[in-house]
This record gives sequence, C-alpha cells and structure tokens, in this order.
Amino acid sequence: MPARATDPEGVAAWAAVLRVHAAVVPSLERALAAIGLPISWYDVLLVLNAAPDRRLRMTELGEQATLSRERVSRVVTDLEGAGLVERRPNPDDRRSSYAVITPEGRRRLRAAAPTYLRAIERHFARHLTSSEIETLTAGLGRVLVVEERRTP
Amino acid sequence: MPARATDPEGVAAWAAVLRVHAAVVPSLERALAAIGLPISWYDVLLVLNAAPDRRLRMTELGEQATLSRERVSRVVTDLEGAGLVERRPNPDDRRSSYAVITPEGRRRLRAAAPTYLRAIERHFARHLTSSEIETLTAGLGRVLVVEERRTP
DNA sequence: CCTATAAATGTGCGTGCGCACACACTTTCA
DNA sequence: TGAAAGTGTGTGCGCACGCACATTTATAGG
Repeated sequence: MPARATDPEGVAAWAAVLRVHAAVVPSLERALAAIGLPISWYDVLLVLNAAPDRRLRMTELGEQATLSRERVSRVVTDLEGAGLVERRPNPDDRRSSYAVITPEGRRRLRAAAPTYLRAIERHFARHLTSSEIETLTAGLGRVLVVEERRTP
Repeated sequence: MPARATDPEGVAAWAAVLRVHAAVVPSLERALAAIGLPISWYDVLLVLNAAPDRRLRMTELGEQATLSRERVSRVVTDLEGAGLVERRPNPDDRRSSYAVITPEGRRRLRAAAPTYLRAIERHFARHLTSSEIETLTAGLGRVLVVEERRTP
C-alpha cells in the first residue's frame, strides 16, 4: 500500500500560510517604512541586539534572522553606511568578521520597536485567540526544527 | 490607559510564520523545478483550472492566486508562450481579457499535482497533527478575511 | 451627446534577492 | 612542513516583483 495519502487539509493549511504571508508582510513593511527603517534592517538589528556581546558573525546572523547569508552581507554594508552597525575583525578567525550594533543602532531599534510590535498586533495577532497563537507557534515550531536545515 | 499591550506571544507566532515560509517555500520550489514547472505557473494553472469555465480575468487571477496583478500579466504571457494558457477577448468588456487554461495546460497541471502535493505533505503537513492543521487553517483564514483587502 | 472620472491591463524601471563563483584563511592529512 | 580539502565572506549577474505611469475602454454627470 502507498506510504500515505496526500490530504487536502494540509494543503489548505499551507495555502493559508502563503496567503497570510503575502497579505501581512506588505502591511508591516509600510508600517516600518513610515519610520524610515526597512524590515530587513529591523530584523538584523533585533537579532544583533539580542546576541551575546551584541555581535554576531555573518553566517550566524543569516541563520537567526530571516535572511540569506548573502543578503546579510549586503544589509550589513548598508547598515554600516547608516552608522547603525560596525564590522569588527575576528581575532580568532581572520576569515570572518563580527557585525556589532552601535549605540545609534540600538536607539533606532528601540524607537522602531513599538511601531513594529503594534503593527504585528494589528495586522496579525489581533485576529487570533491566545489558544490559537499557542497552537500555531508550537506546530510551526515543530515544522522548523526539521525543515530549517534542509539544503539538498 | 493604552488600548492594548503588545503581547510577545503574538510576535512569536508571527516569527514562526515568517520562518516556516522562508524554510518551506524553497523546498517546494525545488520539488517543482525538478519537473520543470515554476511555482507561479502551478499557482496560476491551479486557480484557472478550478475557475468557472476554466477562465478568469487578470484581476480575478491576481486575487485568487498568490500573485500581484502585474506579476499575473507577465506570468500569463509566459504561459501563453508555453501553450498552457490562452488569452481570449472579453466580449462584455473590451478592456479586459480572459486567461483560459488549454488542454495541454491541464495535462501539465495534472502531471505536476502529485509532486506538489507530496512536497507539501513532506515538508509541511507531515509535522502537524490534524487538530493543529484545523486550528491553523481556521485562525489564519480569519486573519485573511480582514487583512487581504487592505491596500492603504 | 460630450466630457470627466473610474476601471482593467500592460510595461519601463528600480530594487530585493539568490545562485555561482572568487578570494582569503583555516584545518586536515601524509 | 606542504599541499589539499574545507569554511567564512563578499560580489557579478540574472530573475522576480512591485511602483508608477500610459493606454484603452466603460461609466457617470451635466
């Protein structure tokens, strides 16, 4: 017998994820654009700020943010130009360099956070019960554990 | 008093959606690329095939597929070149034209469907219980009703 | 009936983003 | 020690995609 039938309900759930992503992301982008901060910048600053010593190597940054490794490299260059992040050489491995968030970067992040959080609340979380949010986080988290590191 | 505190759990749920999207979409793209069918093509063919008379105007196609109106226009042009879709004039409104799926388009769609469904099962639905899938579809569906038509 | 506004579509252009590849350095192994 | 293989990063190139605009046709208002 076949391994398992492809169930239409799983497809509907995936379609919902796709459509929610397509609908909500532009709303959040506009909310952050209003304060002059691209969403990729916010993402990088957020991860850096939460990292030990507020610094991370490029690869680690790519893993923790929702950005590819190549994209990280370019975004960090832009952030450097804006004075929100600095590149520092890594004394233990001269191939790599650290990205460090600057005080100015932290201020911009703190200034943007309320807007961003409020946008997520208004355009996404507001429509869900806390029970749904719990289920969703747990379920999708389980998907991530398996799928996040599959590059074949 | 403030309207409502921004809850961190909602943010975590949104982060999960972002990361699952970022992790799963490339997997599905590779699965479909193996049979020579871009995911945007599949999306358009699927929606067209399910539409009344198997045809739709460009705007409707953009609404039902996960594609912008402009992108639809270009994808349909490509699909026309491949013989999978035809443009037909709309006799009732000469501004618009219909996109109609061809028999060849239906064959390609039917040939691709099992691969696509199996990929969704393997990379996404497999990791969720049917109860989670139900909750997820219902909750995200509610988000869509409100957010899908917010262009400001 | 004629004009002003709205709607449906297509397209030039700029940007985001990933794939390959190149480069520098590190680690492994004989 | 001296290659050879592996790892971390940056970048040229091409495609996807949305914005803004142009074009054509429909509709509303006088």
